[in-house]
Amino acid sequence: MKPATLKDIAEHLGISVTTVSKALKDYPDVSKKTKALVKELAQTLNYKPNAFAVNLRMETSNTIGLIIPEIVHHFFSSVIKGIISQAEKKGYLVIILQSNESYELEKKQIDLLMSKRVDGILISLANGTADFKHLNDVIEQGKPLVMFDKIAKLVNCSKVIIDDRKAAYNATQHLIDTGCKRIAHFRGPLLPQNSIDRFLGYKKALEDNGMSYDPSLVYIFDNMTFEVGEMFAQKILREHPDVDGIFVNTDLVAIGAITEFNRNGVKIPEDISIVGFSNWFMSSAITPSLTTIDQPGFEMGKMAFKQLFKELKAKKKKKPIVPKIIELETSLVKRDSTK
Amino acid sequence: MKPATLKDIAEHLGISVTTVSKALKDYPDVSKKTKALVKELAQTLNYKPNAFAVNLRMETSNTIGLIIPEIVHHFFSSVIKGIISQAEKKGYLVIILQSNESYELEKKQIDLLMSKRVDGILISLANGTADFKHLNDVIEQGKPLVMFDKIAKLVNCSKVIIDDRKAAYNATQHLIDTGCKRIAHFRGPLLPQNSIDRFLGYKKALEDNGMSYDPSLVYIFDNMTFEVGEMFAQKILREHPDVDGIFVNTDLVAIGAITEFNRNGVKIPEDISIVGFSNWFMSSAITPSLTTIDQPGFEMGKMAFKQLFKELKAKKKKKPIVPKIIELETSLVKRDSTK
DNA sequence: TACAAAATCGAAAACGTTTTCGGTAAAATC
DNA sequence: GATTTTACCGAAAACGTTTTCGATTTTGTA
Repeated sequence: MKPATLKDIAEHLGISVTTVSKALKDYPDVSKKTKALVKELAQTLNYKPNAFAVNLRMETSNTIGLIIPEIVHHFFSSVIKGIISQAEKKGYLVIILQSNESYELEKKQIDLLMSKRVDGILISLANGTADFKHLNDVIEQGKPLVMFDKIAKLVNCSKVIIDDRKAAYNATQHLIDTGCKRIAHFRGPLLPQNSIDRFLGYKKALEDNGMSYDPSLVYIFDNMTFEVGEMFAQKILREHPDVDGIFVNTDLVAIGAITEFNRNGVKIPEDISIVGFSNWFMSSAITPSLTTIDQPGFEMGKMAFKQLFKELKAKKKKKPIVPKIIELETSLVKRDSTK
Repeated sequence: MKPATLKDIAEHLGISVTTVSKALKDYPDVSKKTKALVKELAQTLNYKPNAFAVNLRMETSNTIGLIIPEIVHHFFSSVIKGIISQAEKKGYLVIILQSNESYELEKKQIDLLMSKRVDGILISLANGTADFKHLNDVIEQGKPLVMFDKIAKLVNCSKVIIDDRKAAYNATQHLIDTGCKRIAHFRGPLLPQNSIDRFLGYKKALEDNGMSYDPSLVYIFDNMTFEVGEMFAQKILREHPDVDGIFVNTDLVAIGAITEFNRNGVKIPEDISIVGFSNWFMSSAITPSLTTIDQPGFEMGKMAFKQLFKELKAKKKKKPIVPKIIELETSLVKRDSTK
């Protein structure tokens, strides 16, 4: 009960494999009559081309690889959805790997994808990734590579990002505009570019408004969890009771902080104003609802695939790949956690 | 600059392709000396077997397909993570497709995966799936298939599930035990089995406790969103002000309801007690925190892949596949939304 | 030295497809 | 009726691997 092959159809019809193949692909040098016969038999035998053979012959599989630091995460799963939806439209399949924020794993996974000969790779870097050889290898081998969200500026490939610096600047400016005088920042790990950029935006906004930058008001977390938010909120109350505004690197941590402040009777936004980042849908549900930066995950995924697709097409036509930086718009969503 | 092949190595060393292939796989009929030479050259040429050729020859790709109704969802993304983590350990890659709760799309995607000749398929059904031909076709073709969470009882394949009926029964019983006299139920769509089972558990608990079942207290939603929760909460206040307990099919909707009740000054759990389902991590963060049923998503993903892996191994050894039902334990997590 | 046994190697087929290129038959042209 | 054109078809190579089976060489034994 093996699946039918071209050979089966050919023997059934007493013609050659070549003609069958061409008939199914509507080559002009096959008569209408033969085409009809072949197509009909293919239908009844439920013929499906053997993808393995096609891959080998065409040196392509219409499959791309996606490496992402963490799947269980609203922003990232939105990106995945964007990627898959777009890939499906263009007839591509997506193999997903999770780096778990580990550089070592990320490197292995790149190797794995290369050895599986995916047509291209989409990646959002692990926090710990500081060496980029594995990525440059991919590019050197002529395989299209597009980075998104957590990128490395030094790698010469296409990137889909937001202007983290500007967005963070706007978030901080909003705190200042609504009267905050002493603004803390809960930030992510030292390495990833967007964590750095958001911090720089925060700092710049302070400086542009003549407010002194105080390093002791910057709290650094390694993994963004709800609990970290609770913990940092406690720390703020203990160490800096004069703080009246916080710009938090990511909504989940901000919501942890809000919960902890609520628990301690701290009034938001009267006592402390908070701005998050990402516009996780839960941010509108929490009390008080969270003012935040809207970061378009689904759109980012779509764009990342679209760019990769362009490069895949360019490669097929033996045209050179020109890296492109795509910057998506963000916006400040004002809610009840700021005045 | 094409990647090296066995032929390249063979020519370099003046030996046959056969010997090179066998040397790399440590066949006993290749001398140690030759093996050493081959392996060294393979190393320096950075030889990687052409996966396409291996796939064709071995009729297997060490790749499985995963069809899931919705990716941006805490429970499902946890399942995905469980599947991928386990698959990676066994050297399998996972292609993910999203059915978007559409039966039509689900059918197409099954076809796509079959034509791509994945080694096996994992699936959680779309809500609308009532016809199972596409699934039975997969089984008939001898391709391992494992269903999880949203399953079809009538399809004869392995399944990884929880006892939705029992869990719902326990949830409802908890409401009764804490003094609720009139208990509503927010349930999911009519078709999927777990939606049915949770409803049946709710009903059975009422009956076992001598409480009459009132159909007007059952609210049905099509897509589980935060907003549905808000809407149903309003409805309850309008239509059934005497309700003092609600068992909600899923946490997200429950949290929507809690938010709406908070907004209207309804006290939880004093006026209305609420029990959710899933133990979404946000449930512990909301105020009041949500009593709910813990549903082990990551574990479910792991188990689903493990079962599929067993069947893949059985198939390789030409042994028959024996469908197995794996039931995971759930537990009631008591929090502040019930007395 | 002769012979059996063990060690080592390679030719060739197979997986199923795509595509080039040459060949034959039918139709069109003169 | 001879020749050119067009329509249609198929042989064969190629993609890179795995594996069977037979051949050759080396080693061991008497």
